[in-house]
Amino acid sequence: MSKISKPNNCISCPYKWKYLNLLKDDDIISIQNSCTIINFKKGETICKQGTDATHALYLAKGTVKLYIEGKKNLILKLIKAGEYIDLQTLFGDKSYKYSVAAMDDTMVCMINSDMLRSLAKENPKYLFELTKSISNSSNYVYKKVSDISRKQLRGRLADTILYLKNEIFNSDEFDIGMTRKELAELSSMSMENAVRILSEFKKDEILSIEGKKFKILQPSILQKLSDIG
Amino acid sequence: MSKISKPNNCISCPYKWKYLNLLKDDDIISIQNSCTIINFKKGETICKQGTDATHALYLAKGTVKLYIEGKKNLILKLIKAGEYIDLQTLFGDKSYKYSVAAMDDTMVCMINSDMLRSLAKENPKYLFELTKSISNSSNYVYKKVSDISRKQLRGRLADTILYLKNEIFNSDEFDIGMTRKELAELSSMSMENAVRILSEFKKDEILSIEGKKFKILQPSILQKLSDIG
DNA sequence: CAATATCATTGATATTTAACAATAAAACTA
DNA sequence: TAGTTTTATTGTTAAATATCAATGATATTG
Repeated sequence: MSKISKPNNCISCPYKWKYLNLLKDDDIISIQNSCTIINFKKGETICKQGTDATHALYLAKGTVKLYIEGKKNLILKLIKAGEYIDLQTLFGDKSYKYSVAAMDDTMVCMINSDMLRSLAKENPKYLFELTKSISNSSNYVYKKVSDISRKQLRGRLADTILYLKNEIFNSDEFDIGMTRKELAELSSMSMENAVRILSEFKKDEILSIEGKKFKILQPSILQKLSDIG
Repeated sequence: MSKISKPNNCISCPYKWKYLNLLKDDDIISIQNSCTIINFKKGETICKQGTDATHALYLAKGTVKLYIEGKKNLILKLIKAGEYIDLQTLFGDKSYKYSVAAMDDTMVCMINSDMLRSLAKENPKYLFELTKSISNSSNYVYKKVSDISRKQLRGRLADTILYLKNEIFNSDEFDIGMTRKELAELSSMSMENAVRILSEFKKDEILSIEGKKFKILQPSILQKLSDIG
């Protein structure tokens, strides 16, 4: 199960948010005192769609998936360490519009929402960075909805592989760290179709696949598939 | 063509944003001096996907559609008077991720981005409201992407009709003010299928349709269709 | 007001995608 | 390590959806 603890020193924490020091030291201490650190193991749920947010979630270590639940799940994005998992629930409607689960062992700092909001109100520079972050994450979803609604299977799977390459692993070679089902949920398609298209990509030597180890052999073709849709 | 003018008095303007007065009068005057008012006619483009934003766009009068262009367009939402059309481009990446066009005769206030950003930085209460607005509009898109990826034709069209009822016209009876093609683009489907399903709804007496005049006869069935997906 | 263009409607057909099914491979567990 | 469950793969079939085509209705324009 998830392990709970308290932070020692946020100011000198190596995992702190890069804009944390826009706050005064006193304010950082307030955050530290209100903060609870929770360690999650792979697969554990960090927050649940439909419930109300009482804390802001900062991802200090690990990677999580943010997904919308239903008959079939849709993974909207992966979030890497160093970012707030969810900010629009802090400033907008309080109920989570999605669930979040750990993709590997993660460390999450939970900060009381009311406290963080009032700190933000008094520290416009900090708030400004939070707002930039929400804006860019919003832009990402706009792109996602457009891709999903317009592209078909091949284009969508190419999108996902390029996303892993460019945004998550920053490399042409990586262990996807997820099942085929999750890869499909990230591409909004059935698992069988994801597997089938992966086989095609392999046969066409666009990709080399060894279980969960992917190596992109022809990124330009993937890009073209993504562009064509 | 679009008609350009300057504002007389933002402070007493009946169309002003409801949180404008969180700014000091001096700041409002700064906005007023930098502001250009543009009147658009139905169909005219207000901003174009791919270009860089130099101004924040406030919709004082009229209704606009925000849509992503491609081989087929996807209308993400309609925006009514009294809201900023676009805020994430003010705080996030500067390039428009979508186009915006007038659905009827509209009045748009264009405010220099740099100026508004620096005002926001010095007026946390104002910035806070902008952030709330971005957050909620982001939440809307999360719902949209989930609906589009999961529901099928009937569910999606029911969504759209309920959206018009609840969010746009606040009535069971309204003139949709758009073509069947736009209705389809708002529901992410082909125009023919939108028409076909409308005919079904009419036959099943869920809806009464007279050209562009819709009357919802059985909202509960629409809701059920939306829920089933 | 006739001519023209746009929009709406319906049917037929083709394409895309998911669901189902059977088996193989891999990972986990006692 | 044998047994069990989960995950991956491929083929087959069914369902969902888009496209094409033909026609009628409505709006627009000179």
